[in-house]
Amino acid sequence: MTTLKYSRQREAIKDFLAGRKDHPTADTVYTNMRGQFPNISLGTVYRNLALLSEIGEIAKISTGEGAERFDGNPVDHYHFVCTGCHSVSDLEMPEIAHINILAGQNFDGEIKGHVAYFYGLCGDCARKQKASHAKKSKQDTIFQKIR
Amino acid sequence: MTTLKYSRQREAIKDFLAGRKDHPTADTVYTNMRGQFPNISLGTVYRNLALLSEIGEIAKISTGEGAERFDGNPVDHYHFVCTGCHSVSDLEMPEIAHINILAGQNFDGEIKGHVAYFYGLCGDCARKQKASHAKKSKQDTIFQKIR
DNA sequence: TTAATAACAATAATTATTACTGTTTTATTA
DNA sequence: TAATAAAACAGTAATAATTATTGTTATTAA
Repeated sequence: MTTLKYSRQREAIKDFLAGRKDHPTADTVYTNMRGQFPNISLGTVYRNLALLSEIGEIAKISTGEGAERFDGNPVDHYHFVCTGCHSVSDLEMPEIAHINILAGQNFDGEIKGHVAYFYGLCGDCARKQKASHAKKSKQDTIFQKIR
Repeated sequence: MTTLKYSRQREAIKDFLAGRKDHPTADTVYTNMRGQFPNISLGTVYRNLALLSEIGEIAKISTGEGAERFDGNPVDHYHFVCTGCHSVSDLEMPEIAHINILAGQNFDGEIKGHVAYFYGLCGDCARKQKASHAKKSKQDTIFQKIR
């Protein structure tokens, strides 16, 4: 059993995340922290991100591609991952907690919750793809991918 | 544009995964493959796992804890991750594709799909916890966690 | 059967993350 | 307010997972 002591670095990391809408990686947090704390260590960033998410003051986001990301908003909500630019954004959508019940229907253990990531193209990437579609459609039929 | 050539190693990896109900990591696949191919390289395993999941013959599972896992069954379905023993198992549950619609309601881009991981305690871990609950409940009240 | 190249084994390199060590900060108490 | 204990730190080393490189072998098409 251990006690938590205040640290300026930890507070700064929490504040930094609270002020961001994207969902930065540990490395991005580190780079930005160096403005306020030129000597901050990457290990300090990792340690505090782990600690803050353990105590539920931030949330860890594992998209399955690239490094872990962190969200200053610890309240449960869903995320969208763009397969084009790899950005991660929040989704405003109704709770779908009922899917835990569905999941538990034919299951032996105890379902306590779920995480879900929606994927597709973000607004910007969707528009870019449409714009370039006309040009490329001919090429696509000639050089079709085999795999 | 590149063409796919047959390889015994790739077939063996695919067959191995098809015969498993758990969802092995690259390293587990590697260890098992060495029975058939004593000189197989870990790089070969990684390359073929990536290739097979790109062409949709297997599925990659990113639980967010530990290494990537692979599923010989590429048909969309949901997974359960036990927070006790970290095992990953399949869930038999109805499709919940409608949540893509919900997710797209207030969203600018195009939602193409989702992945979801349910978590909690598997049957074995749930029973173990119940069994040890009586003994530990007193201790828990004395040594309560602060963080 | 040869020629082109995908796939291989072996290994080096990279990326993301965690652990260690000696020093500094914070919080408690004399 | 000064002394003490321990959490947190910076700096750095180490680890785990994965990807890239290189020279060789296997597969496929001509």
